[in-house]
Amino acid sequence: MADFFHPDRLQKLEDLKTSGTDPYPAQAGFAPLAAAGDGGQVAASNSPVRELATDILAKSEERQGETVLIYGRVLGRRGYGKLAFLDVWDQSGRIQACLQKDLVVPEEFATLKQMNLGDIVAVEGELGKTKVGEPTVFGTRFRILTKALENPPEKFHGLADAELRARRRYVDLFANQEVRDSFFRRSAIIQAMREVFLERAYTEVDTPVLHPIYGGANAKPFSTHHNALDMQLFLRIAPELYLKRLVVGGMERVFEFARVFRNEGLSMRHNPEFTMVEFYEAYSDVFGMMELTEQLVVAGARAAGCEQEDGSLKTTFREEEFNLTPPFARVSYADAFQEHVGVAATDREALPAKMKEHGIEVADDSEYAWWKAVNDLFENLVEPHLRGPIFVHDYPAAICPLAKPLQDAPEWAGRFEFFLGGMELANAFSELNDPQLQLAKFEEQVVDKDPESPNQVDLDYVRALAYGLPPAGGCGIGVDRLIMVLLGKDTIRDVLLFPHMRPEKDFGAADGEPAETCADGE
RNA sequence: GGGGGCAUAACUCAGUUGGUAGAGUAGUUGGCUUUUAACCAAUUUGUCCCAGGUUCAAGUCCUGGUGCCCUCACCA
Repeated sequence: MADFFHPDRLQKLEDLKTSGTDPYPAQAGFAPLAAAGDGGQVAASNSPVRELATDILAKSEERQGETVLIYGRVLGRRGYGKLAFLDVWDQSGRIQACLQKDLVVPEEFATLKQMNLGDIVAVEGELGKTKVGEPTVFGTRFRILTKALENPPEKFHGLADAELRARRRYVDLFANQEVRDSFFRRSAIIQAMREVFLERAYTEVDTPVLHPIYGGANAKPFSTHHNALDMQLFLRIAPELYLKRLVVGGMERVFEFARVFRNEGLSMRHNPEFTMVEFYEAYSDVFGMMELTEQLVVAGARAAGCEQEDGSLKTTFREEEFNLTPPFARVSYADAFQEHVGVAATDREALPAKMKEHGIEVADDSEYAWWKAVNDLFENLVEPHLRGPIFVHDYPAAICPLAKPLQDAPEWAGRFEFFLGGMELANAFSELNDPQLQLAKFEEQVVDKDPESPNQVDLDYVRALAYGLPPAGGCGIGVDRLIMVLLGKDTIRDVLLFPHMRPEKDFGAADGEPAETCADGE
């Protein structure tokens, strides 16, 4: 690792030090110039405040001649010996700086020689225009704020390798403004959704990530161990059961942007940790959740910039255009099933033939197994047609252990799934609040020994229901997938800052050496 | 887990029927006071993913491995 850093850059670092310049100064600004013989003194109070590139450019016409201060990373340089143009990039974008030998403080101009592309600099100077009319900061002060020891990517093609882009996201972010923008938009989408909740008097909460019993979804969990209590714990696969406990407690409207963890494969739409927003509202139901989900998607779409000139909301995802202008379509599970399978979902005479046709087997003679097979048909034959945005409502009760059966048709339960872009984006229930029925359903799940089913009955949750959960609607939205569609990103990796990857050799965690050496400590 | 593809300089990529490693960018040196993928001249940099094998000779062919991408399966 001796040659880890680039020797050329190390040399310049040394040159800076020997010339008395700190390559990593603690403060970013410019110190006032010492009173020199020629009287070029600048008082600290006259020093301008740092501004973002795009803010300066937005008003560059009116502000000609003003002194401005910019900070940023130099990603382009065109030098002329006694003159250099720099492309200075900050969070907002690019602005050009021009350093002329006869304008810049001489010892500061000299440090330009120690600057490489990728270094982070400060330029203070007068805002003006070049001969071709580009707004430019004509520097009088110049300072390297951080000496970079790694080369930035090739300036025209940038960082193209998908693996490197994800592994070194920090490079991807500064080298590619589009990438940076899409993550700012991700944040804006989430903020817009949060505001929808807050306007409706929802409370944002945080519930445990470490669960002694995993539940609220069907998925394989990550397992860990708590030393002091000597107990097994699981990273949550869903926050659902804790959020509903809060509703029992009288927090009638709660939401959580919850990182959840599922120990399953990776794909273009799966990451082992991802973000769900779950929300619960007392005295609402699955149709109330439908309305709110629609509002959330619309708010997210606006924040993502999907709004067209005619006021409609559109996005293009995987080369397919989706119209997100409300209201979204709604169809019942039974109707959709009938339409695309050609047989009623309740037709126990005709369905076995259909199942056989598609290689679907009923695992055993339980109700759950039967309806699971029916639902496999639905997934294979119906879901591909659900381009969305569309709500499918009223699901078979047997496959919905947390949803309340319909009063006049108990084979069906108050549940919807929301489809968009060929993906399941949301799942909502009229929450099951009958403690006895809930207990029975939990016990069935535990008996079936499915590794994805809860490991044991969450009796405390049943007890919470026994205290009384008001009628309520609840919903979970896959935030990352929604953002994929809204931003038109094909893979979940493009909307996750640090998607899961195998550790890089020599860089990642324990390369064959287990870090399990701190059992007593910490 | 199955199938297909890719892996060459810090970055983007060439590399012929197997013949001893290339370009552009970045870096270095010099020139240049209005460029913007600046330009001109010179110049440095390689575990050709790893380990075997075939061969007089392997970046190239073969086998195995690793990583990544695509795709299918899995993922209510």
